[in-house]
Amino acid sequence: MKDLKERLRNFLELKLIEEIEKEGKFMSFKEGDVIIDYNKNIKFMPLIISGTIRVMRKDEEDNEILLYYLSSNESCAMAYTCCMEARKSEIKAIAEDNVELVAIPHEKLDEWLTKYPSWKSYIFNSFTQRFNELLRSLESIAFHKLDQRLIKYLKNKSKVTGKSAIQLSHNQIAEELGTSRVVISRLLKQLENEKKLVLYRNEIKLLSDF
Amino acid sequence: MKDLKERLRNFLELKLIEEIEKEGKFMSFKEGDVIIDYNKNIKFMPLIISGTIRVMRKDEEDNEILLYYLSSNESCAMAYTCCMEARKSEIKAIAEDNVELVAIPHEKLDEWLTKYPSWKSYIFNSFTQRFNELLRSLESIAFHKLDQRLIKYLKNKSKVTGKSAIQLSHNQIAEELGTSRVVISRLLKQLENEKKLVLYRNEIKLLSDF
DNA sequence: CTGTCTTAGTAACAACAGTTACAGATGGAA
DNA sequence: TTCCATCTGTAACTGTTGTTACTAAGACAG
Repeated sequence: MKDLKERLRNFLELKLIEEIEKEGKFMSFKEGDVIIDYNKNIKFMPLIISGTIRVMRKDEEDNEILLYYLSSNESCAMAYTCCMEARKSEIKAIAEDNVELVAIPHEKLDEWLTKYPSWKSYIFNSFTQRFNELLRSLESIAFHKLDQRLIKYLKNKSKVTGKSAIQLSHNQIAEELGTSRVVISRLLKQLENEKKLVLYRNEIKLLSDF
Repeated sequence: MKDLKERLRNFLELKLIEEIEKEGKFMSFKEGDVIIDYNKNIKFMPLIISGTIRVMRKDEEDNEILLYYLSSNESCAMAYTCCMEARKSEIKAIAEDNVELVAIPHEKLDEWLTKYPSWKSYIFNSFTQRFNELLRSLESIAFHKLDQRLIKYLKNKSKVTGKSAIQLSHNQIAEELGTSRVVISRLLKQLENEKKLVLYRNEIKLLSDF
């Protein structure tokens, strides 16, 4: 917790950090836990201390797609707008690994906005970041072919975990990219033939010239 | 201008409206005018009085795509985050028809946020709206086939113009949907065969069971 | 009227992604 | 060990989209 305080100190004022400690609720989740689910009321905004959260979106026909990831110091702009308006969640947030976060109650969100300039800029930065992530997702889906998206996905996975070996089944990948297992298997095999990676059961090892 | 004042009165406080009149710069654009272009510095946020603005996005390979439309009383959240950070524009805004707007200088944006609660909620509502539009675009592209997207596009066009006859060439439609003319022609012809519309030169007339 | 530009229709083809079906591999539980 | 669930590989096929190429109809200036 000491560590957290120091880290927040980089972009939030001291008084605000004290308030966060006082008002915020510390929560922790295990890998795979559902932090926010569809159609639930959102009563807090998460400020992530450690770990990674995957944010997904589902449409009317239950097609699900990956929106973006959130990690340390980030927070979910979508959650913000939702809980300011007391709306039901249109997104689902899942813990990618073990996640610690501070849940900020929604009454405070608004109050702090006028009270603390650093909170205001933090929130606006979050918005901007999320906008950009969404735009990037949009571009990715609109313009890039599936193989490019897959490569990008694997690169990102490897970056956030810090490992070149990715522990995922083809099925899991397919679900996140919104396609089917067979398609992913096909593309992965192709990449293996190009010597960019090696396939094992439940594991993909990225090679140097990936 | 009197009309504007009354309309803003619905969701902004009086003092703020007076400030907007004092500080904002009234601007008008003709159909096709570029209001904001890529890589330009954004020095103001537009608050739209009348008309419709089309917001586009281009990626590295010059693929362009329609993000959303803005109309009366709306404003561009993207512009907001851009000019708060004095960044270059990553979007392009084009006047769909004759557009009148009030340009709010970026120094005021931040100031009003703490000063006027109604401004704060207005801005946050804008963000939420834009988020939702983006998510809808994303869904549309990710999950819906081109024919569905085309139908949606035509419906929307007809709604904002208030006419069942749409004055556009196949080429223009293709560009906005990020595809090629031939493809649009093919789909339109298909829809014509299904008696959903009638095709003319530079015009598409939607029929009753569209 | 002639030439030219824009717009639209159409055919043929290639590329890509999604689907179905099946077979074999792996690993854990009983 | 056997059984079973999960994971992976592969083939064959389909539908959608994008591309190229060509034709023809309107619009309009000179």
